Amino acid sequence: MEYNITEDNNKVIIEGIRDFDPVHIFECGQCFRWNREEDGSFTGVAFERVLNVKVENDKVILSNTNIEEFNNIWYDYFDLGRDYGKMKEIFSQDEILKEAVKFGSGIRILNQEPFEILISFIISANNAIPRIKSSIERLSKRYGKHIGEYNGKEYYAFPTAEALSKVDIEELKETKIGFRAKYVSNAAKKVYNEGVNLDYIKTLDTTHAREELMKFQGVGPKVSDCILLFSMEKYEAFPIDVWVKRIMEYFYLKEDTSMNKIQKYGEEKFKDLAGFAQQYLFYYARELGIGKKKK
DNA sequence: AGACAGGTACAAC
DNA sequence: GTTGTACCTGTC
Repeated sequence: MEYNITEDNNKVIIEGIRDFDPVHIFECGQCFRWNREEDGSFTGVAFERVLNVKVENDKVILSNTNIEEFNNIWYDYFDLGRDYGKMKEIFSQDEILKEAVKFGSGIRILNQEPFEILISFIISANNAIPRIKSSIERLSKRYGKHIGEYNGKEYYAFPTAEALSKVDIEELKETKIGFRAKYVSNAAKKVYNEGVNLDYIKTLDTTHAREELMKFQGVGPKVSDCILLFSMEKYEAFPIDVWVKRIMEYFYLKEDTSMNKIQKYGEEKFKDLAGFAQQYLFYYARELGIGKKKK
């Protein structure tokens, strides 16, 4: 995609960008380390850097960075090479997706770091977003590298596999991850001590990569598909959480459809774009509470 | 008080 | 293969 990129005083300004809304991007459930500031911008940590993202009119302003970092990191991180408009046209042939796309029009799927996503989504199992976020912040503060101060706050990188592999399980539980502590510890040890290589798994096709990821304890069908989609560029992955299950049953299938059937249905219907469809549907369902049983 | 929240492991059929 | 249940923790 062609954008007009300019650098100015520790900022990178992107003009002419479409399909980019920080609220949609950072609150659609794919990431846990971005927080909204008082001015409506978002500040977050990725690749051992602190970044602030703000939209003004048709400009996206990335603060605390420069052109070199933009080219090396943020362009891919924000998936700026992809034409979301074209994809949204395809999705709009489906009446349900058309509404979901309208609702989450500025969603983009981030290209995040595999180890961070592996651990983060292990922690996400049967958990709630605010608690997942606070646990990950505690983990980063205790075991991650201090990467500096921005706007009066201190920031820490997500811990490495090496760092986490050396923490014992009881101590890990102080980050309030509960029964998932043993899975986190085990995953870190596999990556650091046992030579399990996430970058290699990323090179496999979706089916084989999923098989390898499911060998981690605490990684089942849903978590593995999140890792594939959010950190391994496997856009045919179709993670089914409670919200996706609800909206698929509500609009496309009938109640009490098994996970396997929903998975098959989604993959066959949306094919190589299943991951994007899932993300629009998830955000739409969760924000509107679609399919949630009323009390 | 008790259910519930971005599922998974494990056992039982 | 498919189904049922326990599970850390904090908030409603």
